[in-house]
Amino acid sequence: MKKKKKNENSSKIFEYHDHGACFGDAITQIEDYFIQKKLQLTPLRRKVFEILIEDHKPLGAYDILDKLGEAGFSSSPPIAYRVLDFLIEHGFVHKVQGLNAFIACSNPKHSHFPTFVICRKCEKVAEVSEEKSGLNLPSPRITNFKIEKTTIELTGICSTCENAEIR
Amino acid sequence: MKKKKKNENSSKIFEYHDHGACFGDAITQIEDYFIQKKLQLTPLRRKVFEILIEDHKPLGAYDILDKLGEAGFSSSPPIAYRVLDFLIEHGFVHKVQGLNAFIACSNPKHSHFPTFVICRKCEKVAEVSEEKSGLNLPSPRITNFKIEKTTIELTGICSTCENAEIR
DNA sequence: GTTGATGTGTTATGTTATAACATGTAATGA
DNA sequence: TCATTACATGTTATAACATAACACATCAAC
Repeated sequence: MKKKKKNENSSKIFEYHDHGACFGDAITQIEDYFIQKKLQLTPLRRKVFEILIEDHKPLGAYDILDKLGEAGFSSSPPIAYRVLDFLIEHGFVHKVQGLNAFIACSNPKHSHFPTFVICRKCEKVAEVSEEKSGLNLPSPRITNFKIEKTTIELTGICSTCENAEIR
Repeated sequence: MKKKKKNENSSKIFEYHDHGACFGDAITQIEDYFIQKKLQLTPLRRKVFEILIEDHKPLGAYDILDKLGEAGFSSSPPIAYRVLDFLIEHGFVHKVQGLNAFIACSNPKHSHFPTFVICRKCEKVAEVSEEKSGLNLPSPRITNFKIEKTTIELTGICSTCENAEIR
């Protein structure tokens, strides 16, 4: 998981974490959650989540379907979409609208209103939890409206790519 | 279809404006902008913008294509997408990602980083400029990243619909 | 009058997502 | 025990959204 680190002079939001630990934690978290909520963490659901958490970057539904196929599961579209919807509903997966892609949640315990920061060049995506993004919700100025879901995506260029860029 | 009604005691962000004036202002604004930037406000571009500003709600690309067809323009997909891209680039149209739809900008002079508030029930969409949304950008906490574009969409239920809802 | 920039037209195809219906399995309880 | 229900998955077909690639026209500039 995200280890709070002393701030360096480098790109904080894209910095690396201990992915082995992240993977294990995530599996444990989802198992616990499913038990607690009496939900079925079926082989298919588990596999979809593992696919997403494995390299921890956004994948299209059809990419996921391909990987499901390779793993011996059915790979017709509804299979993926149904499971993704289910995992999204329970906060373990987010959809990145700007990429029509899906990504494992970095911290299902906390990030109900995550912000995604997307580099248009290297296509890295960072999930920033609401406490850290400075984009706090709900806004005091939006009244008479109950926010149920947010899509907050910041697209641009990370400093690494910007330094490399000519154009 | 959805019939727009006079505002009652409801939701501030969805409140009505003088749409006749809005329409005229918008056309004037786009004309001025195009002259100033030496761009061509061709019949096709003007028509697409008029279609969008006419009822001022999000329309899918294929809805726009249908209306173009009715108006005697070509209605093959690239026609719409090209013009929409162009208008988006110049800030007169936004894409609402959550609906795969396009909407005329409420205020091209100011809203470079707009927030959209979307009622999932009545499907009304309000554009809130960054000054008013409380979601000010760029965040002081996101460093080493240059934000070029934002997608901020708040989906939920407006008070009018909530009051009417059972479930 | 050729060149290059721009705008539109057209065909074909690619990509993303859902509807509708069928099957399997396990728990519930009459 | 057997119907009922709830849930998960499988399958076919199609809908909805978007772009690639190429053709043609106009017009200003050289």
